[in-house]
Amino acid sequence: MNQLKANVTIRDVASAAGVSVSTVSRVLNDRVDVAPETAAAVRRVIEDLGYASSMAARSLRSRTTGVVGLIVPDLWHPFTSLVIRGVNQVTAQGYDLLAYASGRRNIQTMANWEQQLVAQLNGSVTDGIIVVTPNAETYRTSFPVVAIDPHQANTDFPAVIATNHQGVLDAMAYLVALGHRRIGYIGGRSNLQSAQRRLEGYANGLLQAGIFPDPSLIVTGDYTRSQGIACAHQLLSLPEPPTAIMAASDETAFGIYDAAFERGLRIPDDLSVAGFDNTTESHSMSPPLTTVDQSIEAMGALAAEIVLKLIQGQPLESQLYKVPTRLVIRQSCRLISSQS
Amino acid sequence: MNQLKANVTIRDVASAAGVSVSTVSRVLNDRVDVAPETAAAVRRVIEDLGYASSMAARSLRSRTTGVVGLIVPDLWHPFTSLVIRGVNQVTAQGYDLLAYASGRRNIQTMANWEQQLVAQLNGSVTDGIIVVTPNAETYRTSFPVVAIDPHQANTDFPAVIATNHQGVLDAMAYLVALGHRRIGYIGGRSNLQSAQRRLEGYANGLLQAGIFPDPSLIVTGDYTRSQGIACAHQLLSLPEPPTAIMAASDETAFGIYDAAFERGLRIPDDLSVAGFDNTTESHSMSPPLTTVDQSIEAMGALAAEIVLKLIQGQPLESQLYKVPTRLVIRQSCRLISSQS
DNA sequence: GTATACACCGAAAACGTTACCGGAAATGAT
DNA sequence: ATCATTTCCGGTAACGTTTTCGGTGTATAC
Repeated sequence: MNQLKANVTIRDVASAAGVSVSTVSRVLNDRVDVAPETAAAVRRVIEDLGYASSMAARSLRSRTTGVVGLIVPDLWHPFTSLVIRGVNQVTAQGYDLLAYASGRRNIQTMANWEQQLVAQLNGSVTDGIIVVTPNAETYRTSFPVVAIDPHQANTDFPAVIATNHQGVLDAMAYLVALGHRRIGYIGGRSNLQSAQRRLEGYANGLLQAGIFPDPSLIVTGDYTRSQGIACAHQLLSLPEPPTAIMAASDETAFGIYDAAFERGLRIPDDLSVAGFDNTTESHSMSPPLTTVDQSIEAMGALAAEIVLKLIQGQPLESQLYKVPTRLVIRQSCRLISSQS
Repeated sequence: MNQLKANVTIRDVASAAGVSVSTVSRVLNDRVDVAPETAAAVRRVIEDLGYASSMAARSLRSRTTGVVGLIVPDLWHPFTSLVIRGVNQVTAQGYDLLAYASGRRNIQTMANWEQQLVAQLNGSVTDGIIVVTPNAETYRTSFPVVAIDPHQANTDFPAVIATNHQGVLDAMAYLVALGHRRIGYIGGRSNLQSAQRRLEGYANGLLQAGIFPDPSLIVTGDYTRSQGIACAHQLLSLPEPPTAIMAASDETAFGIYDAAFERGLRIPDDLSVAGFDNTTESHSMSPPLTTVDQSIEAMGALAAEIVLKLIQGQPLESQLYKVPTRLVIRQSCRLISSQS
């Protein structure tokens, strides 16, 4: 019996149960005005036929799906995983979660592919959408959309970001307090808003310690481990190499670990390293990485709360939500003698 | 201009362009029988209005979406992430990927919630579905469905599994070759097919070495780190504790690390540990974990290939695809003197 | 000049569901 | 016994697309 027939529609259920499609629909939506025994009979038929209503048709007609969409650049990146985890904690109560990554080249290459995807899911599959790290130009929509860590600051929909500037500032204060004076920096792609803010945090951290930033100590990576290796080598090849390196992401910091290993440098004895993200891997590295926790999970959860509010038509207090960062001190930074 | 209006339908585009909806539809689907200048005009209007066709309506009518669905128990588990990664490699060429996790309690508690979800996505949102670790009872469907690591063996749709038995067998042979005789085992939930197979691999590995399994050395966890800790403590509290522990998952093995640390035991000096999964974390542990690689990524990719074949109506060679495991030897196991 | 082919386009019918309206029993009040 | 009210249910029109069919007009062939 429990068999999934090719295409069993509400009409099949209706005729099998000897009622009209309207009645079946009423049963499906738990309406009140249907006799208990009729409802039970219909439910039995539904069970027998293995019927499940077509999401497409339902949403086409009633414009509500009970699904929250998540548009991500890729589905396997650690950042994405953490966001999903946070979002899921909130949406788990009554909403389904649907993560969407486009693989289509023609979409990927468009400037505003997120807009395309939003429009695609909009109203047809989801009730609201969370976009992760959108780099789209500003556009407005009446559809519930929330951004996490947008590349540009001035989006037309609410956004959740971390206090990138303050986070790096904290880490820099810590390194300075340990006695470091020559501190290198490996940044992210400079077209990202977050990368920009972190760089400012680095520069301001130095300035607050009375150190003027040395341009040769600042290199630009792209948040990846492989670029981290290359950039670290560049810094460590300097005539006067840094005693500490601030990395704009954990992945980059891992690259620094690799480069240090290749050069026979020990962390933290010969080189101090600080990261940014507090990924799960960061605390199982050896030595465990001192890093800035931006609680991506909390950002995801917050974004989910916002989008649910939007869906339910509740007003928002703000357009920009900041999630505080937190310096997690582990064993990758060393106190150095102040013999500069 | 680039503004996303509330609800702009194909009809709006048609009237704005001065053509019929049919023509707009033709342009959208790149049909040939439309005059070039008409097509250009329509396209311009589409761009101006920021129109995007409703996925629901489209799939409702044409029953093809260009989307592959992935139904997972949760979206943040490392296993899931790896599967997604593998799937994405294949689907990236021309298909969108949509990962779906249900948060709804009423669905979660049903025995066959996967069936519900399959039916829900079926024909309305996706062209084919990959189900990860389904524990559903067997049911058949004419819709393209592929399972990864199903809990039961006899599913009615094609399945991709790892050679769980052989994998543990290899690891056991390695441990035995290192001189271990008292080898503990921490398994997974026994209602999982994979857990069952791994346990058999453990037992057979011992038997092949002429060792009769000691029931007190076999405990059952649930693949989680926390249970791993508890089970490890149980094993290590034995009057004659094992010199090595085979864990049925990497997460469990991490738990053994934790328990060993709490007891002041050093790995591998005082205790050898082997895992199963080869998660990304496993090689950044200290010491790096010797584990069985089941290349979850490859399983995901294979499942994706199968589902694409199914979608395109190609015949399948088999109903059961096995992905070989591979023992990854790192530094968590030690040669012991054979003074047993 | 008529017939035939072709290129292009519009009208209308689906797809599966829900919302709305109205009607038939059944129940209660007088 | 009649009327009003409630309870339940069926018919029908949407929702926004794609698809099928057929109908113009124009070019080509005789």
